[in-house]
Amino acid sequence: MTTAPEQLRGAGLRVTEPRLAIHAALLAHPHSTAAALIDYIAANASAAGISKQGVYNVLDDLAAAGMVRRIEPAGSAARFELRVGDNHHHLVCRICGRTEDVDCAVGEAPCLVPVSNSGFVLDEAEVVWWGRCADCAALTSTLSTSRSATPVEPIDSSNGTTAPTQEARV
Amino acid sequence: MTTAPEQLRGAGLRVTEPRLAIHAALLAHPHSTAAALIDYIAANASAAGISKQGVYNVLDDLAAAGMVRRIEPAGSAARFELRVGDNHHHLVCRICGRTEDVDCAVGEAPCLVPVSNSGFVLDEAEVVWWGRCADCAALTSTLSTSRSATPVEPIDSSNGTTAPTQEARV
DNA sequence: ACCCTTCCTTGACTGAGTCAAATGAAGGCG
DNA sequence: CGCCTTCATTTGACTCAGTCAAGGAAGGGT
Repeated sequence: MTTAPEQLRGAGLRVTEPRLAIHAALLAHPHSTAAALIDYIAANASAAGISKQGVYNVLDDLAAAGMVRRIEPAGSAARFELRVGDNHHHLVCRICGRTEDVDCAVGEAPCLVPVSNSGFVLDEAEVVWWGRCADCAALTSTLSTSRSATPVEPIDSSNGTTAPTQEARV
Repeated sequence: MTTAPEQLRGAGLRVTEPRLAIHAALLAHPHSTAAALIDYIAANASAAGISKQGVYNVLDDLAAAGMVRRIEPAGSAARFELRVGDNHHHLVCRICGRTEDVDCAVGEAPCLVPVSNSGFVLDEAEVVWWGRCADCAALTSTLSTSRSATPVEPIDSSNGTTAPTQEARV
């Protein structure tokens, strides 16, 4: 695993404090939104004072350099993560927005191939599973599945999943 | 196939001109954004004068009644379609936003099951294939795959796909 | 035909993200 | 070591999609 400064230089980008701070913040809090990153960095002195625009610029740069992956679940602001290039997928909680990784058994993109592609030249297959996380399911077990229960902004860090081999029909 | 007024009444909703107009607009232009629907309806006299808020309300109501499905591809405003309950998926063009349906061979949701679900209670598997539509691929065949080429707002009506049986690895 | 409930309109507002111009720092070159 | 060019960042205004809240209009059961 190469270090963040090495990765930056390798991509022809300068090594700056905002970039390192955002990289570190994403390491600590995968699946954070841009707003959550701004808050987190403001609270952790090192590079406090970085501007909103700065965060967006850095995220764009890191994404363009392939160091960061941007995911945009419906109904949520964009989220960012450092796991890149392994074509994994996500579980998203409809209620609190918690996002967790699910490994891709094959590891090549696109790992799902539609039979009819209508002339599209495909470059990625994105899979999102929607549901309720364990906590929200426990809280709402007897209530409706309504998409609009008081949502929380979780800077969550839970992450681990297994790497199963699996076969599924689409 | 039941008619729109029947479906509305069946869902306990009143049959109003805005609802019928939006239903008709979606029939003519699947995968339209709310903004596109507003423009289209304003141009087609029947229910011209419907307000922006009215369109959002109607779309929410129809979605709650299960008459309309809302899809929210990353980087685009929400889109709406009348195909509902068949758990089909989508191809989306990164360049112009064109969206097309891909049938689901199994027809039950969720049709993809992650082996590790981290305690999530799942209710939907969403699959989106990203790429370039035939037109955009032709225009940009020698250029970069940049996500930000002058985007067009297509009120497109292309729709047809086949219904294959398919097996894919996730 | 009446009246109650549901629906629609108006207009202000929020939140996420973008644009553009000016300032500031990184790091290659002499 | 220090300059200078180029790349980064800040600032602040702005856009776009969508929401909120309150008042007025219309559907449809009686």
